[in-house]
Amino acid sequence: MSLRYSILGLLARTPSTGYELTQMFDRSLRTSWHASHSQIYPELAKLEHAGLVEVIGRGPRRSKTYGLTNPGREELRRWLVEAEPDRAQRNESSVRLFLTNLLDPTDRRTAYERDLSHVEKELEELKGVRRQLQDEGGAEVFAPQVELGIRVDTVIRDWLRERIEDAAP
Amino acid sequence: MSLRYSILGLLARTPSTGYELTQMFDRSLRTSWHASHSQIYPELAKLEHAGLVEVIGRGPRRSKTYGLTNPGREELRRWLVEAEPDRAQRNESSVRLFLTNLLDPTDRRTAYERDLSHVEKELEELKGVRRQLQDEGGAEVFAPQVELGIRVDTVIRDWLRERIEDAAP
DNA sequence: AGCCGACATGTCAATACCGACAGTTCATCT
DNA sequence: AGATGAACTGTCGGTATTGACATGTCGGCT
Repeated sequence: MSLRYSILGLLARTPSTGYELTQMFDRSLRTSWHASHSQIYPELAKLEHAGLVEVIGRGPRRSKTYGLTNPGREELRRWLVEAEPDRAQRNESSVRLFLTNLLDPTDRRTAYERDLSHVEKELEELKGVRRQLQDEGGAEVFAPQVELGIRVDTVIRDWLRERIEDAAP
Repeated sequence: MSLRYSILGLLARTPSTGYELTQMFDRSLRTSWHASHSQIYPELAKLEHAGLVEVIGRGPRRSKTYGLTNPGREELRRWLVEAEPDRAQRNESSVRLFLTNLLDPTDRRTAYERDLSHVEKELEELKGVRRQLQDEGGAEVFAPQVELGIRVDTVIRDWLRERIEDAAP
């Protein structure tokens, strides 16, 4: 169900085309939920059929801009407030972090270092986003979420550094 | 592919039955990857067919204990070290955290408080696990992973508390 | 005019995943 | 002896997800 509500959530913020939604999934939502355009377009069609979204404009290249309908807005609210959250996770990186210390010390170090450089890169990107939000000065709704991402990544980065140091002679 | 390698990883630690694997997914791996028995049994059959695991013992109630074969061990190592990690996530809680501040202040507070009490509970559980590992005194392989879980949950807990305080008058 | 790359939308077959249904086996309690 | 419940393994239909294929549009560069 998360795909459906992620789309409703993004549209609640700004009406968008399928293409723009795909980009937002890649950028903002990539640490929460991944989806590609081959899922997004069919889901938009279903949502339109269900009356939760509607086409509110057409642009160049046949693009259609979707917006939330009132039932859509209510459905999103209902899900966020009333529905029982599903806490199940599916996170390959986390599986790797978990299993990596089954490896012998050399391989383990290689794996941790690869993860570390990835986290460091991601952390830089997030800090870039934060800086950008500060410069804009506007009341960006998702600023706290960016902050959370930074804190979580920092914790993971430090943990990885400890793992690597522990392995050192 | 993560299901497959999660199973190989758990079996690398201890030979287990499908039932035991199901429990381990619920306990140790629940913050990384979720899987239910209806996925695990068929996957074990596939892995056996592929020669990556084998039945190394039979117990009461028709139970079969699976262990890794050498090709299985190599395949796990290959995946952990050489395969390109897939960083995509699927985490409904995270989607909720992201979308919750689209709600009006009252609903938002309700949602954050529900999440907070869940995280606090989970944190207590993890600390219980850590205490248990310390008491055992043995060199438990996954102790650092438990520590990481505690740190990440702590960061999320504090962030939620800030959100709730910000909302207060 | 021709070409390229980003924009934009879609479909389809294969695989992954979920929840419900279903059955057997053993230990313990009454 | 019968009931109960936890241990244990499986299957199945429906939905979700992926990756590849397919098609066309528009702006800018040469």
